[in-house]
Amino acid sequence: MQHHHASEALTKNQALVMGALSDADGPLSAYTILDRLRDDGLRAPLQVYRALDKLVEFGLVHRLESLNAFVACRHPGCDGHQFTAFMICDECGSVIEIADTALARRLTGLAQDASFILEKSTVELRGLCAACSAA
Amino acid sequence: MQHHHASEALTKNQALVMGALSDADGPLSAYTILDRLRDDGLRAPLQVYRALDKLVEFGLVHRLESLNAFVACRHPGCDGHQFTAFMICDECGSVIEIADTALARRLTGLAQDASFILEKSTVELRGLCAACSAA
DNA sequence: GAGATTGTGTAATGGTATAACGTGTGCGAT
DNA sequence: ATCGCACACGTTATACCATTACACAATCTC
Repeated sequence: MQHHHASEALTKNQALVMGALSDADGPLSAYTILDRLRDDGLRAPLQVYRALDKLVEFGLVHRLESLNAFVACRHPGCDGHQFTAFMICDECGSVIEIADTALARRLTGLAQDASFILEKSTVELRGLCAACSAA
Repeated sequence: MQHHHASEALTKNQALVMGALSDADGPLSAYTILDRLRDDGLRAPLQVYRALDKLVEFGLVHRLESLNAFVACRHPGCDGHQFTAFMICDECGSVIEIADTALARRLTGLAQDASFILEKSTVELRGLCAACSAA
């Protein structure tokens, strides 16, 4: 790493993993990412997981808990990154990323009511996307 | 099974798993449940997973996606079971189960706006519970 | 330039979940 | 009554997800 605050400057492995996720049009598991990057020199799961940890920390990637998979953030740099919600189509696997202020307020409100210090929220809606439910 | 519609009548394995979860005061992983039920005759993960699938289907148990673990529902029989939210303390592991109408409305509203057919929602808030944040 | 920090590479392991068999039992329809 | 179906059960093997532990290199700090 050359810089202190230039978190945009990714290391080699981070850039590779970010590239794989950006190229994909849906979520990828860590092992799928690994498979796609074997030709680029990645050999072990840990190399992928370490890169993913950092990318999530940077706000460039989201982890989808209900899929054990990862997606590139659709609007990186956005605030409210920690309150992002997802709609995941069980039919086609597409993922829609949502940043909703009212939802975020309700979640923080619920936490406050319970004197709960909220660090991170996971909101994942499963069902059928518009395209698949029309078909 | 003796009855058709008596979904309250659990099979042997289902009752064992339900008992283990009820006895615990927090979430348990499937493998932890298995360990606790070895003396009762359970030998393989699949026996536990099959029982868990049914218990979740019956609305007696919730799966916590961000923990890969399961908890007994605190208010079984409640409606809105599919919109339950959870606050999970990263310090002590305690889980608070929340049924909030406003939250449920917001989630269904978001889904409708996107023409998304909502089947199930996962809402898990991570942070520090009141007791742990006070300490 | 010694020490702290961070990224990297590799091997081994641990934890989570399902596939693919086959068996047994209760129950309704013929 | 018995055949067929649906469903729970049992076992083995395997697939999939994630981390621990150790060693090395580059960089930043003082």
